[in-house]
Amino acid sequence: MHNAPFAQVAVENTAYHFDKLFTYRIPSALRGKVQPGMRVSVPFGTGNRLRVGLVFALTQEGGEKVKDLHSLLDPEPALDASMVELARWMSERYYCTLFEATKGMIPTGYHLRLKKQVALCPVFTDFDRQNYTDAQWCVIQALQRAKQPLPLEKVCEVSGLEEKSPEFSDLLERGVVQPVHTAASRVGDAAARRLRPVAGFSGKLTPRQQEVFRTLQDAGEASEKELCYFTGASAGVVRALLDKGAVEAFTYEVYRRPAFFDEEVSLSEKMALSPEQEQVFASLRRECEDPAGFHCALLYGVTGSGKTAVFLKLAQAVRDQGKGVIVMVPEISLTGQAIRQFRRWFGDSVAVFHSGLSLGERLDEWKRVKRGEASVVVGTRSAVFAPVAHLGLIVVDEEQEHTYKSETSPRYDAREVARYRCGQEGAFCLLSSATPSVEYFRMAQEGKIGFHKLKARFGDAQLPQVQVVDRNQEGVRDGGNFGPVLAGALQENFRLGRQSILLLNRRGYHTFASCQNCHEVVVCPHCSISLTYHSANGRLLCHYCGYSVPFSHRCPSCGKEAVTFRGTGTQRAEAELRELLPEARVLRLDTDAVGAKYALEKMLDQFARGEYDVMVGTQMVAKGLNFENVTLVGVLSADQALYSDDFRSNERTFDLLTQVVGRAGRGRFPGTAIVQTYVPENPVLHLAARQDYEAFYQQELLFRRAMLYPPFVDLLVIGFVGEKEPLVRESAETFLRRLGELAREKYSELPLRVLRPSPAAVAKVNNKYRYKLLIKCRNSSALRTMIAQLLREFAGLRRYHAVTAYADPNPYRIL
DNA sequence: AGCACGCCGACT
DNA sequence: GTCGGCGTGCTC
Repeated sequence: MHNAPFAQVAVENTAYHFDKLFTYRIPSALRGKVQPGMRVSVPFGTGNRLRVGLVFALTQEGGEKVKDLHSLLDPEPALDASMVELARWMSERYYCTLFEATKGMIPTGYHLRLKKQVALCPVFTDFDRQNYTDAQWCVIQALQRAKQPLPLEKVCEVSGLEEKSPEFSDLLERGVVQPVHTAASRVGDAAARRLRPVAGFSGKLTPRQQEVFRTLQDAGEASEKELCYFTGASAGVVRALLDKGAVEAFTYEVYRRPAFFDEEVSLSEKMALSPEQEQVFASLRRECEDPAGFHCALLYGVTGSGKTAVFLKLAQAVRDQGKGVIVMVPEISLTGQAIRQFRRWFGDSVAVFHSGLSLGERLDEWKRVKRGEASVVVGTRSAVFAPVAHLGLIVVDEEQEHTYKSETSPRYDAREVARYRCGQEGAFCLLSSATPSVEYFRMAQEGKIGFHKLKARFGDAQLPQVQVVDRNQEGVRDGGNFGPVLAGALQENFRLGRQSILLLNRRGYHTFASCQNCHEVVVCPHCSISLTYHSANGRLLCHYCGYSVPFSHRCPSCGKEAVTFRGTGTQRAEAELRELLPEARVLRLDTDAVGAKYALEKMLDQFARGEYDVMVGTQMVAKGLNFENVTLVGVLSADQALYSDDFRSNERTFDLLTQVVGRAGRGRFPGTAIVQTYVPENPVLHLAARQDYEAFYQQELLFRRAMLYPPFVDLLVIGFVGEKEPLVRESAETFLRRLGELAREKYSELPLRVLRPSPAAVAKVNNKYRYKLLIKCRNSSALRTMIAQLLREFAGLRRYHAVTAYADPNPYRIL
């Protein structure tokens, strides 16, 4: 098969409605070289413009109209066979093109872009100035000087010619210059220069030079810097050695490593597990090694029960068998902790995958994994595509987090991808959570996946005492953030020298600007959303499209100088807190305060070292942090999360409260949590206060069944986006009608319930209107076939050319 | 989406 | 007569 004459290629920039594998003939020069997983350039479309493609398969049979593959762009496959197969699965499952599905599997910095370049024809020798115009001569000279092809734009720039201009076309026709297509990625390999002695050198050297030369002979090789450092010689001596030919320079590839890899960590030797952890570990290990068992399990344990230690040890067992491990955490801010823990056990074979790294670092971490130099990957959602060979285990920590669902194409769910990969590659998938999603907990309850439970908090730590405070009863003091109960507890905790964490739920605490005269809120000119004030730069910002303006008191709607922004939010809470506890050192954590790359890490470290007494922040203080000296947690208002009418709002509230409450009392001292609310009768608050997940689950399941939501159905949102609102709405109506017809004619056996089209919660983003259609269904392959057909059909409708439709299976939220 | 082909109006 | 408008159909 490796000499097969045809390649089936996924082509870049195809539209979903005509996407498929395209067959190309492999020219004889490339036969045997082209392999699945490699990228190629291929002529495409009526104009035969070159595009990047990825070879999915080789075949013996080609159709009638087949074009020749243009060139091979990779020396070895960028993706292995299982990844190519995964991309196929994803394109069917998530309604994306095959090429799109492969994108996340290759680091961004390594994506290839085809560039049009211009080169001098090697056979052409008429360099007689008189035969050319000034501009043409300019082109020829530039190319002669460069001695290599130049980008088309560059050539146009120096000569002032256009690509289509007659003078330029003339050069092409006369065969003076030719177009060349080259593929380039945004980042390349990083190389370092090192020196080594030239064997058998017998020239004359000064004493100083000889000394340096000997040192280098002893060392074998060194960088120039090292050599100077060890010998005390100046760079001049080294240069002389190079000039005399005693020493030669060579380059070798180096890896760009993320900054925290410089951090020293001592390797651990023994991991102390509690008897309960030990037991869960043993049963997980058994399940993991049983080829006939589940290939997926849920590890459920209350906050602070030591789930991390269990999967760390499982990872170790898996690696001891020579297999690789992927550990996913929900967000970048949590990777730091996880990396530190894993490096303690696995040293340098840990690689990091997340978008906080530079493109070069990401590329190099990917290479280390691909070459088998790193076999334990820690990262966020995209880490699920890490090219780990002999994959043995994927851990999804805090499985319920929405960050595992991609909100742009491909709209994949990393938990599903993890399970599929594990199934394909004979690995084990472990989902871990203190507050599992209702969907996965039910699967575990029904015995569809394995189930393991940690009941006790690790060590002597007790679950915190939680008090739900009814702020209606407290006598509201001008809308302040702190009621007397919380205020008293904070003061007491500070007096005892312990730390406190305060959570402000983000919604409602964002500072929007409004006019005191006409009461209009300042909104984004491109989106139907209010702008929020950012103190860091004194500007009003749109979170959806990135639009920003300097803050001004002048009202855009009535013109009066009466716009103010309310000082609520974390900044206001911080101010109130300073009044309440003047001596306390307060750390504010929110997106505004945490701007710089590693600022959050730094702040958390400072807090851990006791440099602050109180931490006030948004969601980011709620999750995954582990501070032993924190004994009080305050939730300023539990209500915002409950207001949202999304079907997951209960789950989100329960999760958030449980998590933040779980931050207290993780060390020697028992913890307390105080939850302020104006709706104390809401049962979710009390279930979270008791940390009673299972009771919450039972109640939530009743709600989901009654309202027909997951896990009793799958959801599918069809989204419509376009600039003309009436047209967008109409297109959604048309789609719905056609869906009804097709369902009746061809898919009458499919259980379907479709809700009428409605505007999205944020109806306008970037001047585009958005409508959505909600389908409750079973995500079966028949359904996917039908939806794919509808999407393809829709794209062909002339009338809705200006509207794009997409399908989002099981979105996290449906607002 | 992006391009070529083809069939009608305005103009040298 | 021809240049160029954009409607239509295809993408190995």
